[in-house]
Amino acid sequence: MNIGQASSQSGVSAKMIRYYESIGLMPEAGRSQSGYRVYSERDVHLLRFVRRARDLGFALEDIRLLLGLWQDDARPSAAVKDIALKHIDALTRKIAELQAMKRSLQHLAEACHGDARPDCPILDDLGADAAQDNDGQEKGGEAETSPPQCHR
Amino acid sequence: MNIGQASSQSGVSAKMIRYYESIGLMPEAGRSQSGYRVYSERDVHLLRFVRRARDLGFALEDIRLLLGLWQDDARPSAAVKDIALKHIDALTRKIAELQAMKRSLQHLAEACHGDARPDCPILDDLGADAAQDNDGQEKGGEAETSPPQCHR
DNA sequence: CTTGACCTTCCCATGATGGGAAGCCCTATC
DNA sequence: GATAGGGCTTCCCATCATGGGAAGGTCAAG
Repeated sequence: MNIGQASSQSGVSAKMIRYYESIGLMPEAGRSQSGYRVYSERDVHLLRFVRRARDLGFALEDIRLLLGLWQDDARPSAAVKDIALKHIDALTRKIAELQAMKRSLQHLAEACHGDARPDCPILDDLGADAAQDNDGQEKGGEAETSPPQCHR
Repeated sequence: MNIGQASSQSGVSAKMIRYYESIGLMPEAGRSQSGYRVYSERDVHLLRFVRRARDLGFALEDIRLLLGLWQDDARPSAAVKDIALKHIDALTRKIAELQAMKRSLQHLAEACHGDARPDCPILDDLGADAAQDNDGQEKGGEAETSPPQCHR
């Protein structure tokens, strides 16, 4: 089958299929006489594997490893689990980071009346002097914008 | 002061300060006779504003708007709040997406014994045929990898 | 034989950031 | 005054995964 078929059957865009081939994530596809890439069911299976791993947020380099393990009948499942746990860890950290942003922003947004008047706690916070006196303002609480990091 | 001072006082790298200038987010800095960029306290204040907004996850284009509003004494606070709420929404969606990944992955990882044996539910799931019979496997439950999206 | 859908390669863009090279400038020390 | 080292300048490249689009070849149906 051609790349278009492989794409619609795997859910991976043709553009990405070519890209995966170019970086060696996928084996080089066979070619028809006219130069068209030719794919087998097996290739589609591979592409679906990649697609799902991407859906789980794995980086392509991780997927490269996972593909290797997948095709290695003697792999220790510990190797796979290790990659998965590391990724879970990264996801956990990222989620916490975004939640911290969201929390801070929600506090600010709640304090902003959001009407035609110009005074706005959101801008006040962003523009606060934040000089040396990180003490006189235990009003809002929580994590204003960047509390513990003094100057990275 | 020079860019190095402005950088350490604002927490924005010199590289980024130049970049912000190049995309018009920051006004063009004045220059010394020798061509060095020269910054005032006011510039540092601006940079800190940008830094904080970045810490809250705002995109530079949002920050451009926020800066405009910040410097407009007649802004309606609703305009600011609108930007903030939209961003909170985006954060919410992103968090949900990552949490879904994490949940799926955790199910799989829990089922994987992670030892020297080769059988691994994680790889099994990634490599599952997922053909037409999305029905015979109500074992894991939840959202395996990509349940509702058939083929985007 | 033409048309339209499909394929090819190649280049460019995204968003925010860092790395590094080549070269100029400034200051402190010898 | 010369030299060293640290700071500054611009310019180019890389990241990560993806999409857009141009220019041109191919194939199948009419």
